[in-house]
Parts: sequence; structure tokens; C-alpha cells
Amino acid sequence: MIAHLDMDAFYASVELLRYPELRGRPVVVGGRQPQLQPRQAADGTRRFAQLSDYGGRGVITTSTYEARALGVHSGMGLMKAAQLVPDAVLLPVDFDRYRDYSRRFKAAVAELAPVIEDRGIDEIYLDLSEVPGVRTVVGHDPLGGVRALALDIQNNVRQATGLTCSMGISPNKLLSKIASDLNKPNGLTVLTMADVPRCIWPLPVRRINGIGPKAGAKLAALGIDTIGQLAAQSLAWLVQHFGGHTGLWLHRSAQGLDDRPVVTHSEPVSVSRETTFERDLHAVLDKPELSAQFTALCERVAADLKRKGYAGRTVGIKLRFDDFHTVTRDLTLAEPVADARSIRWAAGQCLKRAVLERRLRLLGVRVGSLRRLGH
DNA sequence: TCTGGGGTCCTAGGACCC
DNA sequence: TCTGGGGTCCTAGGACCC
Repeated sequence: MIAHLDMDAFYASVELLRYPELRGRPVVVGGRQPQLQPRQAADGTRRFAQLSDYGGRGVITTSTYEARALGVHSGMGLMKAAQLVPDAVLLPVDFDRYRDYSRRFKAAVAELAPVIEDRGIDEIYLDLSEVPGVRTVVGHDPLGGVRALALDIQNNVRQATGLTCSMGISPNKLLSKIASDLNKPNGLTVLTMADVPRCIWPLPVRRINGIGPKAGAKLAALGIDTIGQLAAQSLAWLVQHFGGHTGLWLHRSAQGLDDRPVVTHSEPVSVSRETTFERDLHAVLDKPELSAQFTALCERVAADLKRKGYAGRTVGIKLRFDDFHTVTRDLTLAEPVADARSIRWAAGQCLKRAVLERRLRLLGVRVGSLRRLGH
């Protein structure tokens, strides 16, 4: 009785609540240029930026289903998307607003199902096993109780936020995650283990959470495209090609097996801030600007640590060069630090160990090995 | 006109210790 | 006479997720 709940096109849907006149149009959310902000025209209507107006670096964070139908998806560069759909509406991201809606939808779910694992701003896992009435048989449907509960949760979310979500329910997190994606938007899919061959095996292996571009390509090269084909391989063969750990995990996943619990509380491991520059910066030629950005990142990390109540012993930097090659350096200190000056000093030590011949595209600062401060 | 930002987890080698 | 066997910590890179 595990559920996965995923908000439908979350950021874009929050923006449509604010700008209902955009419903039905292709809309993408992304970029950070302030001039993207919609303006009130003299006649009272709102004027929106469109993709072809964009002139900087950035990717699509979310797009409406209308935009997805035209081939623009999250992660795609905005410049590339502008070639595909130049007149799509472009809105800047407003994380504060999305976080607010995130709190509201999670609170609405918690009223009915309190055992929640946070998986970021727009999705959660739920353990429904102990919810009263969940095992009620309705008519001849042994899953009637859980279906009714899911519909109640979706209704509660809509009442609280005006937004729709999709849910998958199954015996475990792996299958529920796949299931929640099968009937988007506003979908509900309930699966039992008996459904695995019919509903799961025809799907591409990439639908398994944890199989990304690299593992997907490696499996494809081995002639395995679907989860069913993966399920047909022996454990020994998978271990031979992927190692013991991954081989066993692939083997179990393909059978629909997963025993990870729903984790309701976790401590942060690291806090970081990074920025991609509007233009690539040279370590020597642009030293003043680079240094100012470096210090600003340290200050933001320090502020985040203070707000959350953590200090950390490991300070690290991340550099991405103009050729997209990325390196990291880190330094572990004797005592945890949380203040901007200490972080800046340690990050400066890290920077000395990097070769700075190419121009820099991105700079990041991270603090790890966190310890909670105070009580 | 390529390719964001904030995370977690895993691997692998070397230092160091007993 | 080649050069153990564990364990932990640190660093760097990479895969993956939202």
C-alpha cells in the first residue's frame, strides 16, 4: 500500500493559476532575466514575453502539456526551444511561490495520509498501509478502499491549491513511481504484482527510477530495451555486466521487487550554491568580477546554513569551464564552519589547487559533512 | 545561440593507523 | 626472503534525480 503522488506540470500549473488567460497555450517556465516578467498593458491586459525574446543562457524548467506536445521539454536549452516554438509564452521561475504551493499540497495530503516521504518540491511517497479504511472491499473490488482514499487525496489537493496531481499505488515505491506516470495528468493507477507482466514489462527500461542515460544506453547496446527483456535476463548475466550491486538491483527491479521503506525524516548531507555566468569569465582578466561572485556564493551558502541550523567540516568548490568540463576540489577542516569568512577562506584554498587556463562558465560552493548546530 | 541549480549516492585510490 | 590485512578518512569524479 505505497503511493507515489506527482503534481502535474507543477511550476507551469502554478503560473496558470496566476495567469489563467494562458490556459490552453504552450507555456514554458525557465530563465532568470527580469525583463521576462509579464507587464500590465495600458488596456489592462497582460503582455507576456515569448521564447523568441530570450537572449541568455538557461534551460526549460517546466512546460505545459501544450508545449510538450510541440517538442519542448524540461532540460532543453531555451535557445533551442525558441527555434522550435518561437511564440510560446516564456515565464521566469518563481521558486518562492512554488515552495509555498508545495507546502500547501503536502499539508492537504497529510490530513488524509500522514506517513509522507518528501521527494523534492513536487512529489512525495505515501505509506497508506495504516490509513483506516484503506483495505475496505467495495463491491467485488478488493482495491476499492484504496481507490476511494486516493480520490479523496486528489480532491483535497485540488481544494487546497487548485492544482491536479497524478497518483500511482502499488505494493512498493518502484512500481508506484512508474504507475503515477501512466495516466497523467490527474491520473490514478493502482497496480498489484499480478499486473507487472502486462503493465510494466512492455515499458522502456528508462522508466525505472535510477536507470538514466548511461545505464539506458549500456542496456540498449546489450539489446535490452524493455523492462520485460531485462526481466528475462539471468541474475548471473546481469552481475557479469553491471557488477554485484547494480546487477542484483536491476534483476529485482525488472521483477517489480523493491523493499525500500517510506522514509519520513532525513538529515541534509550538504548545502550548495552555484551560478552560471552570463558570459564566461577568465581567472586573470575578470578577476574582480569572479572574486565578487565567489564571495557572494559563500555568503549565500552561509546564510542557508544559518537559516537551517547547520555547520559543516568539508568545504568544496565546483568549476565548469567553457568546454563544459567540470572539476571539483574540496577541503575538510578540523572543525565545522558556517560563517561566510571561513567558507570563503577554505574555498579559496580549494581554488588554488585548480588549473585555471580556460574561461569559467560556472562556479559553485558547497559545504558538506554537516552537523546540526545548537538544539 | 548548445547544455540551470540543488541535491544524493556510489566508486576508487591513497594516506594513515593498528 | 620482495612487499599482510583490515579499517577509516579524505578527495575526485560521475550517475542520477527533481
